[in-house]
Amino acid sequence: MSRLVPRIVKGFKDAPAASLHARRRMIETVRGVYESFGFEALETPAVEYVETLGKFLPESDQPDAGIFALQDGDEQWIALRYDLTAPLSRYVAQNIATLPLPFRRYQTGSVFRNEKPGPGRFREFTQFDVDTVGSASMVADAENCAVLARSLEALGLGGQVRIAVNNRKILDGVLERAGIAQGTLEAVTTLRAIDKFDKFGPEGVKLLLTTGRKDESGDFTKGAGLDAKAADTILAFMAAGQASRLATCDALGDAVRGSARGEEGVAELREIADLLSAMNLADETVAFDPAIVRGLGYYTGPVLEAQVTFEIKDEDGRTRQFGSVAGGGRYDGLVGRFLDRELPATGVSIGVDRLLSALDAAGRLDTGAAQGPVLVVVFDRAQMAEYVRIAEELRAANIPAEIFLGTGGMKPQLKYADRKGSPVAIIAGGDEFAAGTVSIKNLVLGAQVAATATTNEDFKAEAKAKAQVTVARSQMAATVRTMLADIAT
RNA sequence: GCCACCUUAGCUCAGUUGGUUAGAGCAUCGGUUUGUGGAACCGAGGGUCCCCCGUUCGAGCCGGGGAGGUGGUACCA
Repeated sequence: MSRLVPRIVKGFKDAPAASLHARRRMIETVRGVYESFGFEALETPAVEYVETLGKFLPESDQPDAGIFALQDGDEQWIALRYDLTAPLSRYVAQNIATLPLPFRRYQTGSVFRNEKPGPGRFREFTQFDVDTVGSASMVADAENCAVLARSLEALGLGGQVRIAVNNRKILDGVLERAGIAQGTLEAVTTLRAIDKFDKFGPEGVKLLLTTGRKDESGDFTKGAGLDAKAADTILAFMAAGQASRLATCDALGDAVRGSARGEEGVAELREIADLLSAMNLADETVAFDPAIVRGLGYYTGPVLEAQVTFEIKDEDGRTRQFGSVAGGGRYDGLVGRFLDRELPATGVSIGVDRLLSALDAAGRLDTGAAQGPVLVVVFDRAQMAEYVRIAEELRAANIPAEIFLGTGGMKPQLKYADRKGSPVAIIAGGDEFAAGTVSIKNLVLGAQVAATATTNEDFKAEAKAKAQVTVARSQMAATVRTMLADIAT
C-alpha cells in the first residue's frame, strides 16, 4: 500500500505557536483602538449563500471562479466568504429593525479566495474590519483614516505609515474631463492603469493608457487606447498631489472643473480635510493622493489605503516598497441590494497577515516567545501520582506546568523541555522521594553552562552545581517562582 | 488565464558525453554516557531520482505528454 503524502492545500498555511502569539497581541492592540471609537463586536459565519456575496455569473449555473463554493443538501450554492463586508451588509439588512443605526461594528476573521497564491499572498487570510453602516456623514470617512492611523501608531509604526485618500467621484470627474464615458471598457481600463502607478511608474501607466504594455515575462497587457492628449490629462492629474491636503484639494479642483460629480468629490475631500485637522492628523500621516483607485466593484465615494513608507529588501537583495497593509472606502450601494432603499456605508479593512509582516520588517514585532511550561520529569512511572501532585501544586501557584507524557529516560525528557522552551525542570526520583525533596533545574542557566564547558563531564558537573538546587518539597513552588523571576530578568 | 524557470533522502543540494551498487552536509535514531540538555567521536536507518509514454544494449541525464512548485503578469469583490 502506498503511503499517504502529508501536504497542505496550496495557498494555505499552518500557524505555529510563535506566530500566533504575535498575532494575538496585535489584534488586541487594534481592537482596543476600534472600541475607543465606539465600534462594537460582531461575528458572522464563514459561509454565506453565494448571492449574498454578490458573485454569480449570469451565463452560468456555477458560481464565479475566485470563490470556494459548494452545493448543500438543498442544492443551494453556499460559499466561503471572501471578505467581511458582504456578510456585514447581509447582517444589517436582516436585523435592521432592531439595530442601532448608524451601526458601527468591528470584526476579524479568515476570508477565502480561490485564486493563484503569490509571494505573501494566500488563499486564506485574516482581515480586521471596522465599518459604519447607515451614515452618509464624511465624519465616518474621516474616522476611517483616524482609526487606521491610531491603530498603526499603537503598534509602533508611528511616522512610518502614510494613509492615502482619494475619492471615486474625483476619478469619475477626471475621466469625464478626458472625454471618457463612464462605465465603458475604456474607463475601466483607465482606472486600472491609474492603480498601477506605484508598480510601473509614469512610463508604464502611459503605455497602459495608450497602446498597452509588455512585461518582462513577455506577457502583453492591452492598453486603454486613449489618444496622447487624453493620456496626458490623466498623467497630469495623477501628479496633482501636493504637500498639504488643502493644496491638493485646490489642484484637484482645477483638474475636475466643470464636472459636477468631480467637484462634489473635491468638496467631500475638503470636508474630510477639516475633520482630519480637528483630529490632529498631520498632512504627512493622512495625505490626499489622486492615484489611489482600489477595487472597481463597489466603492462610490472616498477611498483610502494605508501604506508602509519604509522599503524592505527582498530575498534577491533588491529594495522594494512594502506596499499597503489596509484599505477601504465608502460603498453606498452594497446594503441596499437587500432593502428597498439605499443605506450608505463606509469602512476599512486591515490585512492582518500583511501588517504582521510589515511589523516584522520594521522590527516592531512582539516576538516575546511565550515562555514554555515548567516540565515535570517522569523518572519512576510507579510514582506517577506524585508527579501529578507536583504539577498540580505548581498550577495552584499559578505556574504553568506539564508532566512528560512520552517515553524514554532523562535525556529525551530534557531535550523535550529544550524544544518546548521550558525554563525550569522538576526532577524527582528515588533519592528525592526518600528525602522528601525535589531537584529544580534552571534550564536557561544550564544552557549557558553548556556553551562554555569543554568536556561532557565538566558540563554535567558544572550544570548540576550551578543550575540546580534540591529543596524540601514544601519549598518547591516558592523556589520555582524565584527561579522564574531570575530568568525573566 | 498567459509567460518563464524548477522538481534527486525529512531539509538544502551535488551527480561528468547516456554506463555497474545514486552521493554530501544538516536533521533523525543508537552508542561512548543505566539519574541530567550542549560539544566531540563512532555507528545506523532513510530513495518510485515527481508521474506516464518513447528513444536506446543501457535513462537521474535525451524526446513527448501530464502533475506539482516558484517567480512574473492578468484578475482581485
